[in-house]
Amino acid sequence: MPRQSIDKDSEIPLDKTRQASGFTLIDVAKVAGVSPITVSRALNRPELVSDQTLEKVRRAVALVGYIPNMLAGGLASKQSKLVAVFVPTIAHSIFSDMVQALMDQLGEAGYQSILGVTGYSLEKEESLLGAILGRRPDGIVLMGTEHSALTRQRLVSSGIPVVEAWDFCEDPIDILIGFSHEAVGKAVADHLHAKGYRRFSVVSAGDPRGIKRCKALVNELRELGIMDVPQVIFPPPATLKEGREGLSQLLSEGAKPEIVVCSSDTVAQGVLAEAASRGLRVPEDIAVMGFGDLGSAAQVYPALSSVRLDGARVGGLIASVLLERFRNQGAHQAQVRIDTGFTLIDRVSA
Amino acid sequence: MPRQSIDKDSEIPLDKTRQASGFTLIDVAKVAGVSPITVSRALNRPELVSDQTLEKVRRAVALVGYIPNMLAGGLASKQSKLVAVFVPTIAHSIFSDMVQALMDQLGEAGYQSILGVTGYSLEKEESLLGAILGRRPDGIVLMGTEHSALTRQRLVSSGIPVVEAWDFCEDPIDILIGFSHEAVGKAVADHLHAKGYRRFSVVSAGDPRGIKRCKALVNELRELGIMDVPQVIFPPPATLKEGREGLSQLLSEGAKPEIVVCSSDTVAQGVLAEAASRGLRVPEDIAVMGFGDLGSAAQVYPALSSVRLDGARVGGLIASVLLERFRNQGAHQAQVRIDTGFTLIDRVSA
DNA sequence: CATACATATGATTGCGCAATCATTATTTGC
DNA sequence: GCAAATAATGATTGCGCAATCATATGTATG
Repeated sequence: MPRQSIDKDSEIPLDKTRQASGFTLIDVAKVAGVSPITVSRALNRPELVSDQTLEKVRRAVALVGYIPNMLAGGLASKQSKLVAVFVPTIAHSIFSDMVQALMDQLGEAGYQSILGVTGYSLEKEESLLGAILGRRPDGIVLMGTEHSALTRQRLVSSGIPVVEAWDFCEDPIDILIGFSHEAVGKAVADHLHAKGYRRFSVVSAGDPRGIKRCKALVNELRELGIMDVPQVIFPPPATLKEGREGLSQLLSEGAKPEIVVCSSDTVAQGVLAEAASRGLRVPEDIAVMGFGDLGSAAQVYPALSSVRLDGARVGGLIASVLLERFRNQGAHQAQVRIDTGFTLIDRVSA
Repeated sequence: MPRQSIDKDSEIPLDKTRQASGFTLIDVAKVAGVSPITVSRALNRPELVSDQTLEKVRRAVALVGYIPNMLAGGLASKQSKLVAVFVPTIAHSIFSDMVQALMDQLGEAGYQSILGVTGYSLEKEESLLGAILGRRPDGIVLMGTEHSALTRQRLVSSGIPVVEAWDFCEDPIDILIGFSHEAVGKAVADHLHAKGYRRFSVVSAGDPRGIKRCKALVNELRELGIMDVPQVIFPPPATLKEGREGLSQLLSEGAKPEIVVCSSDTVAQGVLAEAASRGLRVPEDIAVMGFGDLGSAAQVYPALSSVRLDGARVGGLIASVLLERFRNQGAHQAQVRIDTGFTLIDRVSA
């Protein structure tokens, strides 16, 4: 049995008891005196609508305070305008610049980001992915190239554009935008060796990428004839505390490093703090090398030598590539692998 | 009973060419040999379904790799399971602990968060809100109590539960969970005065809450007979650089502070760095007071005195209150205003 | 043993929008 | 001046799911 026609009452109740979510395309259409689909077009593809109609619709939208329901729109169009971004952590993070730039650029194009914090755990990443796939994101951005088998399988079979960022490898799932951590380790070893350092130590987080850099550093030093490199590896996340304790542990174990290479600027700042507390001069008594070139690296005392990664640029690249994909949906998709590189930054600390 | 139904219906192509998003409730229902609505119930309200049926459905879901479409579910149920969270910044942020805890707890309850970064701009907040309201979030969390007129109006008329966090005021939009920045300013003044400090200076970000604390501090000092408090106020966001430059500026303008009160631990660390670079001893030559008690405060050298806010607790509270609201949708909603307080932390620097 | 009552499942409908195709004005070409 | 092309708008349908109501079993109660 058909219900009483709502349309009979062609008056749209414009009272304030109606909530923002209460108005639909149909309400706007009635106010504007056009069909619902014309309103839809006026909002989504204005170039197909005459200026006159556009103006009528605009006024009606403003009048009722219409806010399109993206759940309905997404269901109908199969485009959620949502990008899922997974990061290991958001606190004091080397990723913040990248995420910021990524979100900004996606936002300008009408896409919103949904953030998943994995805590450096592949299991967490997997469960977050399960939860987020239900939103049918148009794109997915992950940090690193290590994922659980199920994560990889789901990502591949989802058919959604996937970006693996902040690392480099030979068999990416889809799009790859990052840099080689092995190359960083090697370059740091060569650079510091060339500056004359011979007694190295390492304080590093035990995340996959930190370990890659550490191993590459140690390997390269071995090539250069340096066999003994004391290391402190701790479970992520990295904070100042790990840096302080790392240096303490190194010294208490009898290491006499000329230089401590750290897995991040944050760790390096901890090492600086511990050195200061022991009255050690930097770099005279002990030199320190960071990684990431956070904004703070140049501002701490003494200024921290580091490796610059330009997260903002990487984030912008990711956004560009994704948006490009979204634009040419059906078209043949070229393989994208971008090495974003890195730059050694010489300051005072090493 | 044998599970004949799975074999008898061969209309479902179970090949791997189907994408994860390709299967629907109906497909699962056919495989399980039940009606679609029973599958829906088995997934959303399992207590209403017999164990036997539950098992059939569970197996069918696993078999086809079904992932519910939350766009469709949200449209039908008018529940997006989405919470919008607006923060001024995500970099090196005093808010990270809170956001982390908030997202974690919401996530456990099946809610996801969509993050908006406002850059301390009310206009950005307003435009982000416009974009995000289209997703029909079930809840909205904002930092602070200052918003544009349009933002307030939209929030109120949306009928969505709104949390204003990290501040306190008399006329919140809806839920209020935070602490009084005036009280912090006053408490810091009293505390440091009691410790014997008399020549104060301030280095503060010019965000609304920083200014509140600064004004309250200066007012209280005046009560205590201290009339001259040199201040450096800079536009947010705060980084180490602002701290270093702040101290430089103070000193170059002829201020001779015994103590520098900072609007955040980050600023304070900048002041510490600048002091170190000038050979000033802390706290003997100059004392430093932070705010926020970031994890790093206790780890820098010298250890930083600060004001602890327990962001993780605040985030957890926000999540609890929101989830409670979501549970009793229709019911009468009591007014919620929680003062989360703060704790002065005495360390070495002041 | 009949009434009430709980438990388990199903049929129908509509959420708000965009895709698709159809239709009507308006212009262009020669 | 008339067919063909273009521009502008509309009608219908279905996206995938949950709310609502209806129905079919069983189980207690006096």
